[in-house]
Amino acid sequence: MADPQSLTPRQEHLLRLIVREHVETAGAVASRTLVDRYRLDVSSATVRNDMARLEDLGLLLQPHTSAGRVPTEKGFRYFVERLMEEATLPQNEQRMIAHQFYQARNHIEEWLPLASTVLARISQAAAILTAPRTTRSLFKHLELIATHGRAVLLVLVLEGGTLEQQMLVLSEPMTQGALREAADRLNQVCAGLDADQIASRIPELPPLEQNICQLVLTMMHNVEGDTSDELYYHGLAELLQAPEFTGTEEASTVLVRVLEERSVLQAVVAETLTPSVGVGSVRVLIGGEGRWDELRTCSLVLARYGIADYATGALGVVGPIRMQYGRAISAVRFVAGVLGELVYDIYQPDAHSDIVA
Amino acid sequence: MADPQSLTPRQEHLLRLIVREHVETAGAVASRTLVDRYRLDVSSATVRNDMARLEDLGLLLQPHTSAGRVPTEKGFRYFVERLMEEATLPQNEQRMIAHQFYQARNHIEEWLPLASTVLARISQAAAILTAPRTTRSLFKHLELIATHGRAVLLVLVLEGGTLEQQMLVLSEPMTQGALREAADRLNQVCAGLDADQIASRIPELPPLEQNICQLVLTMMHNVEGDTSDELYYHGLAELLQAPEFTGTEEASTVLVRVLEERSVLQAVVAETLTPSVGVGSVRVLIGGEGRWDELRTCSLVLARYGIADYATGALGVVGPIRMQYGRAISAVRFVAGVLGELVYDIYQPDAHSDIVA
DNA sequence: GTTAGCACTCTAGATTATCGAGTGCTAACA
DNA sequence: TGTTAGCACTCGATAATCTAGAGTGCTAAC
Repeated sequence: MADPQSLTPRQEHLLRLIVREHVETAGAVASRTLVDRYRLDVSSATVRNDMARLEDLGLLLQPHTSAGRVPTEKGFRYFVERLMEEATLPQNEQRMIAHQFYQARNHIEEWLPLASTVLARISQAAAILTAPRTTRSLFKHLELIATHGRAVLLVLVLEGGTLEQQMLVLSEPMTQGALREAADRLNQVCAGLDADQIASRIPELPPLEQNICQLVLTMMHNVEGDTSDELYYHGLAELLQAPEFTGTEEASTVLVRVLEERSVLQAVVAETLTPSVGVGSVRVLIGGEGRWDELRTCSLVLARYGIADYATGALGVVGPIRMQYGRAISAVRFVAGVLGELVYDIYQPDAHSDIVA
Repeated sequence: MADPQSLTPRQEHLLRLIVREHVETAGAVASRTLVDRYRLDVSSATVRNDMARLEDLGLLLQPHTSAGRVPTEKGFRYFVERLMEEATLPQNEQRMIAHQFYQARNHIEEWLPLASTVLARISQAAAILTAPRTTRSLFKHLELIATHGRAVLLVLVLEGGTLEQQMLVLSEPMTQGALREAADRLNQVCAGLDADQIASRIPELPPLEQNICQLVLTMMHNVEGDTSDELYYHGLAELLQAPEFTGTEEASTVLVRVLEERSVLQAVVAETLTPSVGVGSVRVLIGGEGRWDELRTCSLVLARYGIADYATGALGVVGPIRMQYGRAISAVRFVAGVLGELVYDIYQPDAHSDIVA
């Protein structure tokens, strides 16, 4: 990063304006344009001198001789870290969003779609989210529900409310009553234990319960291992409208691939989900930062949400490098906050919520 | 549709070849090319005469004077209905797919992703699927599971194994035991009933159960109403590689929008889900057929799967009009069959399946 | 340190020229 | 009547050329 001392206040201001202008127009910014548009009281020649300086520092670049300047990734980084005014969403927008989430508070399955819609709309980019996950899974409760014939639905509730379900097929039919007895035995033995502890108790159990327990163990391990399969995104169509993705076909293909195949995003998100990233802080990844080549053409704004050590997920937006970072960051922060509260309410329902229906 | 009598065998054969060639090359097909490539024992002039005839009938068209011919939608339709050799998948491919599904047979949540991967790969297009849905929902069983504090998970099992779940928050905490008693009462009252019947029994119930019942009713109605929110797709990235979507930016944008917004697909799929479309039959929709403008640039191959009147879903592929219909149809038919068997097994598990784990 | 003036560079877009693929037509032929 | 060789003609794609203007860097003056 460029030594901040080396930038005069005017240079910083120019960088700010160039970023703003570039974000708006998607094109290179000319010295003349800046002077005219922002009524600067210096001449374009002066601006050009400063621009040359900013280019020396690697904050700007010229696409070609005799074109205006475009911020580099380093320039964007500088902007995000030092120059950006931290916008918060307008009050009425906040209220509206909060209200939408309030209405969906008892419909867990709608949280992610709603959050994605909101994020995509506000940030004008694509939204990505993962469902909240517990970091360590403790057995809480298990239900066995006869669905049809020998098919039985196993519902596993983990401490913290994570829910897993799986179908199993018995070798011969059992009544719901018999299933309940088996479930009760398992619940008694396993309540509050983690996977390892349950494994050590398996020998004590009758054969049927042993089999089921084995299944439960794999489910618990899956929960701990996976942040992967739950990646959810929305807003690709809007994102592809951006000029940087309409020009070369390649850019858009890369983007679609990234969003569809998910592996790269999963890796980035997994990083965001490590405890070292505090819940509440927002992470900005600009142009892949040299580490994610596929993300070269885009930027991510990511945050964790939920309750640290209990249930956290990641959420964020994917946009062109030329993203409205201010909006994106405030959107991500706000939605992370709202979602976090919802998750919190499930853990610690407090007095103001009331019965559904 | 053109009167089949009006086509000579050679003209039909030429149409077949033109479709085949066009599907392969994505370009206009020249008379000369056909003669050379397929060693026809007529001259290119003769072929041109026939082509002119096929064009008169609306089966071919020239993108511009002095270009080769391209099949029209009508041409593709003719091809699909009369000329296409009904390919079945190679044995070993069938076995491989069946094996994959066999391994996933007890992991319901993997059925759709697996099916979509398989479909996309074989047909080299994007896959779309809906989860199996019951057409009429009968209450089977309900469980209330305390997850944390006053939060309770309601799991509703419908006749046929459809599963719905929802979180509800009580006004004050209840023990798992008390919840079970409430659930038992409801199970006794509601077992086997449909939504209307349950509604008529509500007055008999204590207040808490009334509230829960109300919730159950909306869930049942949702199940009946919705084929919508479960639309699942995969393979967009591959599809966008096709030359017809790389040329103009507009085509690809339309496609992405169709796949992302889903409303159009939902409408088409809903049509496929009406009982008039038999389970097992495959429907081919070419270029929107004039009714779906957004689908102008693509074709769909769709089928229902599952058990008629019990639980059926739709599945299919979306590709360019220039699609390998043979592959696509056989892939859709085969996967629909395999998925159907899985659904069937849940309903009527037979002797050969054994216990999981 | 700032600025006016100016020569210079490079791109985007328009214009034109050229090539060749592929057709339709005609006239001859079986 | 159906088939074929021959040929003129059309039209799109590609390349080559030109032009306008946007924007810079430099220099010299303030």
